[in-house]
Amino acid sequence: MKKNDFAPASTHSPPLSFRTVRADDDALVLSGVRRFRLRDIFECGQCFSFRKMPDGAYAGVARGHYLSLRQDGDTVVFAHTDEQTFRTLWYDYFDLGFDYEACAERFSGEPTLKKAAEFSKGIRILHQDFWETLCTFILSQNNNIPRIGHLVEALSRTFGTYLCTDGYGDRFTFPTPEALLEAGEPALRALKTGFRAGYLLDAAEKAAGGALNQKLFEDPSVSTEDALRALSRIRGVGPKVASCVLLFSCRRYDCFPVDVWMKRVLSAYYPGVSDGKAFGPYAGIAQQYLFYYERCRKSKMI
DNA sequence: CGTCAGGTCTCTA
DNA sequence: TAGAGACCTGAC
Repeated sequence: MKKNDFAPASTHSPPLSFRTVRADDDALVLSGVRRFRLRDIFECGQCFSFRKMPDGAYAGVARGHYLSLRQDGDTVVFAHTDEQTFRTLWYDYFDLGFDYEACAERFSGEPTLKKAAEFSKGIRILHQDFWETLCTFILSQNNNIPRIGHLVEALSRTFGTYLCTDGYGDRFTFPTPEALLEAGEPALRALKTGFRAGYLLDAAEKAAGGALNQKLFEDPSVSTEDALRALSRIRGVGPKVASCVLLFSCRRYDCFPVDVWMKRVLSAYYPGVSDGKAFGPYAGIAQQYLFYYERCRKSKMI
């Protein structure tokens, strides 16, 4: 039996909210996991590269690696991966070093947020690939959620690299900027990306030119304001898309994407509030709690 | 069948 | 500086 031998990758606060009870070459089992629920993580709208399988597991590709996960209560099985990859990739990807318990505590003083945080308590803000997240949220504009997933998958299947095959089908990595540039606009439109094709190509040009380095956008010495401004120079990237990219791929918890759902929440519960400043340095997490709560409520999942 | 979707761009006053 | 349309496409 192993116990808590993973050093936190960042400055986030220990103690870890899980312990490993078994690790072998193919799977790794975490038990005692707190504030971690696969459904909340993957259905809250931050990620489109993992899907629920017929058997209830979630499977997908992130940063070039395949993973399938299954959860039963506070036990989570990371399958088709190994301990080394868990340490270097998944621990960071799932933000396992961040204390969501303490974060939610900060929100407990306000009734609406407290209720939303309780409902959404399994959410973790993923540390996703910058380029893929950028493309995903460019595709999200004036579009519906099922279709965004289909477009991401079509792009991967057509211009990405084959990785493996599972019960769902063949799995591919998300295409590189160069691959999209080589494909060209007609080919992107053929996949039904519509008017967003030109936006993807503008982003691809800037990325291939080296202007969209993820590390730079994550650099704490770069202000969030500057990072947002830099992203907004990409055609088709406005405040909402830029905020999503920085929150979901750059660990900028202060970013507060305001979409139609959040506008509804703000006008109903926080009249006069139009941005995340009132919610503090973890406004982005508050946003996800409120967003997910509101969307589930509307679709009668609650 | 229309309507509209986790927005952004463009054009107008 | 603000407000209206347009925009690809297909879920619903």
